Amino acid sequence: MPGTVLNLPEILLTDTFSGKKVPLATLVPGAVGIYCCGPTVYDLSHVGHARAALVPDVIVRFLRAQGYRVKYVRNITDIDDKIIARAQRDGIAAADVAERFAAEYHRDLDALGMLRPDVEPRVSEHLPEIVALVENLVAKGLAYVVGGDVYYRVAAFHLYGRLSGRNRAELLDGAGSRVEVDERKESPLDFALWKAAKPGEPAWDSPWGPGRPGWHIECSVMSSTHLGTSFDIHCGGRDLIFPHHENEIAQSQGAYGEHTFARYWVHNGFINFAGEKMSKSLGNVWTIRQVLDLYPAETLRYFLLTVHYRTGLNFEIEERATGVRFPGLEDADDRVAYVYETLAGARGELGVASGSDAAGGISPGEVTPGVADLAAAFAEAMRNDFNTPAALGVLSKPLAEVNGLIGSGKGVARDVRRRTLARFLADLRTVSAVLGCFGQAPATFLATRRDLKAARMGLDTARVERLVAERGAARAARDWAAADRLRDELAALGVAVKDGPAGSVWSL
RNA sequence: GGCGGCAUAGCCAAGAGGCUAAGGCGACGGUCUGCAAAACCGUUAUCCCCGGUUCGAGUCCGGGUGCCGCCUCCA
Repeated sequence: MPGTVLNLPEILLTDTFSGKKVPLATLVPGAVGIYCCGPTVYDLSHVGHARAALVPDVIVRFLRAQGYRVKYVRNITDIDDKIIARAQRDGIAAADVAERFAAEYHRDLDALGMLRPDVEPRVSEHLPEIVALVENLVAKGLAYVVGGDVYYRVAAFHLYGRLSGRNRAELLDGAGSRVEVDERKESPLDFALWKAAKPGEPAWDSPWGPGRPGWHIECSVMSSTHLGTSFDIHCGGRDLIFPHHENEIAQSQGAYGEHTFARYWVHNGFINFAGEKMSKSLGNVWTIRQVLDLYPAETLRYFLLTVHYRTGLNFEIEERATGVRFPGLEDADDRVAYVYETLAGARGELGVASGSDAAGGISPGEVTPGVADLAAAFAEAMRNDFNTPAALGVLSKPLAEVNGLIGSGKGVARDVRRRTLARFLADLRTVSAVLGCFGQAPATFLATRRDLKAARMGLDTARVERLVAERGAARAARDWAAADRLRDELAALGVAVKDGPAGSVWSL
């Protein structure tokens, strides 16, 4: 809107390129373009992929909540050596492999409550643009043709290495020591823009003969096609800094000029198992699906948000005779349940129907201090480099206050109490819009959680119900000894019983 | 070998030089309870080591030590 004064609060983010935490100044005030390196679809996605998708997801959600107009682009790499290898192994077409695992990817991310990107381009839909960019680079002397292959001439791009903090001499030093060097390349640092097809491989026509794009060129093309040759934020895993993102910069800036391409680089840290990076070669990969068979999706989501996105996240595992256990997820699960219990309590107190929150009629006036600060403190934490662990910390005080009000509310005026609960419910909706947590009907989450937990524990729910009923009878007869014995029996099964005025309920 | 990152309480984890170092888990004490559980209240750290810059450093600089990542496909 021309002429409109935009008064958006300052947002800080850590930019890998400058290595600093800097204020976000977008190309177009009030608007943000984000590109995220998506998956190569040749297998089920693992927890690391979930994190890589979650980081931009939360950034996009938050920026929108702050009033930005966001265009979110995340690609799907559907042409790749690994896809071809899988297709050959399974004896099906590469395109079918890609199609299948792209669908699986969506299924997993949808389960985790991730927003679909506004545009989800695929390499296979951008061949003409890719060929054009490669031709452009060849014309500029930044690429050369060898047989049916085209390579980027790294020596011709003087800015090479800026993102990853390397220079060409250092790189040359290391190069070749670990990998065989293709003799036909002018330099070991040169990378493929276009690869000639071998017999039986999928191929597209090009001026250099049938072949397919190299890995890096696709992101240069898809980002500029959908966001322009300059855009705001580029996301991806830390491991992509070199060479993938370095090469993207070489391609894009080589073609469009030094001050083009991504203005901010946001890289997420890894997920580790027992202190080591999760990777297929180490055989310690957990797919999203494996985890979601054991824990609610929201629990995994919450767990991933308990650590700042740039930091490594330890995913501890305890292997037991009865099965695997993830202590970190266990804690997250309890915490999410605590939030939902509180939400349920606040709703019950206000007589809010389970379908609607109906907290619409919050009158202005006093609320308890923690709840009063909730929304502002949450936004402030998020503005500081999308600090989700700090933002989650902000919830503790209000949660405790609200539970206090639900418990007795002694000493708090009735109108303050109702207003506080209503405000809390309203603010939690804002929180859930940003984090993608705490947005379900409490009963739904709690039931899902209990079922999964019972399954994990191999619990016989019918037996539990029977014991609880027996104990209820004992309590009614004031036979405390029998009641306590039954409670111990339940406790041994991992079941906790709570006695309330309305009777006993059990939980895990 | 080169480059990058990290080191905060028993454990997990925030903290872009300055009020009493967030928060969670656990532990301990208390309120509530038939006793419990849940919930609530309270207690629980001087930031790996050495040196420097500064009126002032967990936060900046230099040097150690120890982890991790990247340099090959990789979120």
